[in-house]
Amino acid sequence: MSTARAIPAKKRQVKQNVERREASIELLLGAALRLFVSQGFRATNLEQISSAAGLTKGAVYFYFGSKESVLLEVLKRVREVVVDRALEAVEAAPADDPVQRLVAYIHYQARLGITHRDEVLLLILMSLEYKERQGEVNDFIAGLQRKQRRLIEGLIADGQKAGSIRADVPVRELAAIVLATNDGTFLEWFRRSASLRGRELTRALRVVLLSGTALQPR
Amino acid sequence: MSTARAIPAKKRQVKQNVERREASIELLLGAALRLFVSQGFRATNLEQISSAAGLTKGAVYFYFGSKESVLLEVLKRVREVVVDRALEAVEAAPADDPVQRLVAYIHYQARLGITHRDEVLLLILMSLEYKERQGEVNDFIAGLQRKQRRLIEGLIADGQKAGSIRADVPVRELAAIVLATNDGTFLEWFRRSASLRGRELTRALRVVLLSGTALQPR
Amino acid sequence: MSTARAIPAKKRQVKQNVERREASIELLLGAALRLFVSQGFRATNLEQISSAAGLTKGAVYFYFGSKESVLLEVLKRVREVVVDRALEAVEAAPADDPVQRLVAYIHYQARLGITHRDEVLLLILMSLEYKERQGEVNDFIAGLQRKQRRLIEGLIADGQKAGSIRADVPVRELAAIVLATNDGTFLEWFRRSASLRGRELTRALRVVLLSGTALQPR
Amino acid sequence: MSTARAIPAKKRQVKQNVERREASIELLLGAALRLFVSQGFRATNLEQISSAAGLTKGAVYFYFGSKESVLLEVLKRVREVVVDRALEAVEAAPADDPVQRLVAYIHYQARLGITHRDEVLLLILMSLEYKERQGEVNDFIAGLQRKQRRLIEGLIADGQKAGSIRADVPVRELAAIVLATNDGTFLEWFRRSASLRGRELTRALRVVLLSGTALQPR
DNA sequence: AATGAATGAGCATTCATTCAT
DNA sequence: GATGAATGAATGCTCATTCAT
Repeated sequence: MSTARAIPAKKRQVKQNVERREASIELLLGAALRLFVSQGFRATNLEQISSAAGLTKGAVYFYFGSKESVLLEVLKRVREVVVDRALEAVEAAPADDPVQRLVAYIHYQARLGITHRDEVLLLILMSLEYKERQGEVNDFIAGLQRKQRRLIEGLIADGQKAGSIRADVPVRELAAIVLATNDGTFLEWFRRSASLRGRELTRALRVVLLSGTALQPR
Repeated sequence: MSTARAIPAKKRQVKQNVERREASIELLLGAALRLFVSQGFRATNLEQISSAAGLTKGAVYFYFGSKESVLLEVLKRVREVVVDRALEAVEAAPADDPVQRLVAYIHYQARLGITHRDEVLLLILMSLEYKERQGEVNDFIAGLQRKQRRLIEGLIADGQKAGSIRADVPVRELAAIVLATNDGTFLEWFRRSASLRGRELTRALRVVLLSGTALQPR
Repeated sequence: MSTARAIPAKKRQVKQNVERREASIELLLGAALRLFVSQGFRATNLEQISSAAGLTKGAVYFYFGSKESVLLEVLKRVREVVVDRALEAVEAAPADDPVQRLVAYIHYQARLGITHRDEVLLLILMSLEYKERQGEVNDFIAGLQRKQRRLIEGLIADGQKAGSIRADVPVRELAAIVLATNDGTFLEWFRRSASLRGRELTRALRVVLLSGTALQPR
Repeated sequence: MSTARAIPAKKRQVKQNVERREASIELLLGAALRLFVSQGFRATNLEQISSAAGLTKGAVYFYFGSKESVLLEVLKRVREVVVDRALEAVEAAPADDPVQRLVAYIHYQARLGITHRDEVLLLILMSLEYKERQGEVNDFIAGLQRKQRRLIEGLIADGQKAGSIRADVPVRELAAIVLATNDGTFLEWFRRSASLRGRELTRALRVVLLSGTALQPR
């Protein structure tokens, strides 16, 4: 207690509490992510989430206050990985080559599908399950999708101006097809995970999208 | 039906009952289709379905026996329109021109999206919501999707052999992308119905898919 | 079925349903009244109410839709007995003799305390338990109390004008004392039912109130 | 305590702890009193109490051990002010004039209603909310009320013997009316605090009670 | 002296399902 | 052909209480 090596009791406790807190939150959010993706939000109950994390329902309420807040919290982490970093990946590509940037986006998504499958899927699935209901979750998802949409629409508009992306289709709809193809491919993979090879699938996706949008296919 | 002469009271009664029966079933299935699409299966309760049809919950049990059977019955009607007729549409195109046949498929889907939006969406949405859960519904959906998949895979294999569809991507994955793009586009349209123009969107879909798959884009 | 004596099956069923419905509602509201009075609203759960009525929780929801609605429904019946009929009792007394009318009111309340103890108490107790919370229940209770207050204030104002009720105390506060004494007496009786004799108590109440308010005590 | 000279560090610490302890207890009991009165015991949770005192739920358990003990502790303070001092106030009046003593009681209560509104109300409200439930709290409240009752019954019996208080009503019931009127008036004031003037109300109470009980009204 | 994490029992409410008529 | 009454299991949420620190 009086030695310099020892951490004062209070400090140690605080440290332990912080760690414990973070560990519990991590476990709960991880379990929630997995369960929401595989069963859907409504079909997942708090008992499943908490027991998968080795805790009880009460713990979920201690940390999050409601089932919906759990989803919101999971979605916040998803945003970081799925939306924010995708933007960074695009920014890293040459600013004057829209097709390169589109390729960067598609690449990032493909990699993400392998490293963060559940995160990508959650966003897509919740945007469908939460459609009609309004509230914070819906707003949050809508915000994310707007961001994604703007990114792609910007790329395509630039490419059309530069003459490297087909201009016989309006920006908005072309962007919608790109996003839809991405999401659709993830869902297809999700629905029949066993029978599709990830590597081949993402290659097919890339090839089709580029041939379908860029003027000189690569 | 066409005679003006009297039908015996009993017969008339029976006839009326049959008609009434069919009308009630029609109303219930129609309401169920609409509600399942807009809210999801779990989020829709029997009270909503039956009251939307001007009946009571009991009637649903009288006709269908369970909530899941209602879904199954709706799906059976959906199959007819979405899968069986798509096959016919493809058959109507020249057997020796796979690209033509693919175009026929894409066209049919696009038209369907406008005339039978809910039917198309139901199939996609239920395939996601009912994943994981097994049983009759899941089997039925899996069957439908297998049929669709085989149709497209057949077309693509033929086209690759004939040299009119790109062969640098395996059949299975290329077909998956085609289906995924289709479904993804419907979902995207569903999510943001207001901001996308159906006509432009389906044109964009067709153009991208053809440029992305066929060797000589049309 | 074809005889005139027999009630057609449908009619009979309807009749039976109506009876069954009314009987169940009666049982549930009766149980609720008793329990709310003896334990309070919050401290009473739906399991207690429904099982006291020989039914299950679900039945409560079938008929009322929420716990609060049960209370509201009970209160509506209470209003009839405690407020509406009290008004009638007062109206039955000579219009030109306010003291007589006040006596009629006090008498009616005293009788009510014996024949409808729980109804009287419910109103008083809920007005306390529901105080801070706002909503339909609170509004309803406030409405009842306003009606009671106006009745007594009217009597007293008339009496003061006629010179038969003391005028050295403002109407509003004198009326408040009359009502408060009434309610307070019921509560006192409720708290220590064993040790007070109803007959003597109500006599004491009448005597004190009259001597305390009227100029020439009777 | 009164010396300006240094207190040893340890002692000072102890002193500070004692003060802090007492301050925390004071804050908690004060918050509890306010909340129990305005919302009721059941409707108040420990989170509300502790956070209103700037502490956490754990602190409540540290000091009191249970929610019920908090109430008990609050009630003990209430007894002092509401019962013990009322007795002293009565004792201060001439022993040979029961009406004077009754007046002293009523006066004390009226003053109390203004200076210690919540304390007075708590006792009344808890005696209603805790009815039926048995245990320490109930016993404690019953004891307090017995004491009050005996005080008033004694006064009235003396007055009846001395001929200054009406004898046409039995002691027990007359005392009950006096107490009931007192409590009822507080509750009425509590229910509609906005619309009653405290000064006028207590005057009305005094006047009515005296005219209603004493033989020669003052 | 007090906190933060966590529990577990209790509760209002929802909803698919049953059944007599 | 269809209804209305009623059930029972499931579920999100609240909250008093425990405990290590």
